[in-house]
Amino acid sequence: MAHHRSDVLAHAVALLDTHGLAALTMRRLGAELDVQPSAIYHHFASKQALLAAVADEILARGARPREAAEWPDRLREVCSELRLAMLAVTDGADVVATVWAFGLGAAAPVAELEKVLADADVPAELVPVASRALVHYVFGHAFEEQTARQAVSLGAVERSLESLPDFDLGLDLVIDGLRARVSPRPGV
Amino acid sequence: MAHHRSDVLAHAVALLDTHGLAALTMRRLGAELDVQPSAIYHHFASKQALLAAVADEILARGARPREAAEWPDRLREVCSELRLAMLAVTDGADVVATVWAFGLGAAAPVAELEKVLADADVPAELVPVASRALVHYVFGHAFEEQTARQAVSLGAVERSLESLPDFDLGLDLVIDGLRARVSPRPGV
DNA sequence: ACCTGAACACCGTTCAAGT
DNA sequence: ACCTGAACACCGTTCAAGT
Repeated sequence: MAHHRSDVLAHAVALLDTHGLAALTMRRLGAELDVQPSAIYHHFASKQALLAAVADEILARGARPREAAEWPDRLREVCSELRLAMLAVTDGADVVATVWAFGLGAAAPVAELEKVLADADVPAELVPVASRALVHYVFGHAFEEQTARQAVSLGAVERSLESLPDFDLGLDLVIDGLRARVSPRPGV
Repeated sequence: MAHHRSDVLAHAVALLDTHGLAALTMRRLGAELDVQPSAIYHHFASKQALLAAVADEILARGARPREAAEWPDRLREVCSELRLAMLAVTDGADVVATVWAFGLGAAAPVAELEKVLADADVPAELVPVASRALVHYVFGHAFEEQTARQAVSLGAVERSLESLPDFDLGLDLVIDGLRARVSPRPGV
């Protein structure tokens, strides 16, 4: 009785983490809060809005300090934080990527990537393309990794967790493509 | 009366294209075929299996000839075909990306990318990473582009279709990253 | 081989009404 | 401000039984 928006959100993230996205249901969340499903609509306009808040909460929980000075390392920091934040919660990559795709949230990391790219000498017309290429890579890789891990932990698949493609390897691929467009010659 | 699997699949793709993924429902598809929803389970084990078949059909319809001789252009061909195939059907990118994420289908384009990469002199340990980076980029970009286009055509948003990031620009970013690992010096 | 009919166990969302 | 109760309009899936 007398829940706040933050209570509902915290319970939603907990429900997601313990039972997965399929269990994150308005009705089940209501039951978890000892409340009718319709009561949740007093705090969130729709399930999509709830999921957007959950995604932002996942990203906020994964916040880590920025230390690098050079832009390639800063890109690596932001992408790594994004990846680890999503992996830290069951189905986190699914939720964040879905919310982002629908344009409802998860905008903070993309904005940060764009800022790092703009601070470097990346040509202005390349900034949105590059930040999206990075984000799509991180989302896609994290989603696949998380799906594979969870399939293994469920015993559905016994093999091939070792053969997951290395995250940093692919990231460097994109970063090197960028580097070529920032300083064609080293030391300039 | 007496539908074949291919009839059901064709109707499913038609339903998807005309009314979108949300309308692609076992019950609605049954109505379209003048059949009970349960009848569909005689042709497809589950909705996931149906969606996997739909995804493969979308990709098969988008098949185009291969003409390029150099590997970077071959990569561009495969990625472009993949993108256009998904964009050709309403919510096509959503369906293909989802099916791929669940490991149920859409494996053909990735296999083809890996083959092109292996035929080039890309180091073996980079092939899976690179093909995934490419695929994630194509899926992410196509999904965003399609979502934006459909939002515009629905009148939900009036602006900013022009500001979509250019597909080839981002693709070249990844390809250039690859090129640096294949031939460090031009002409070798 | 292909389908019906009926049921099971769910969904998101709305809305008048209560405290 | 926060919630109830009840309804509306749906879902995917199973399964015995029919032709």
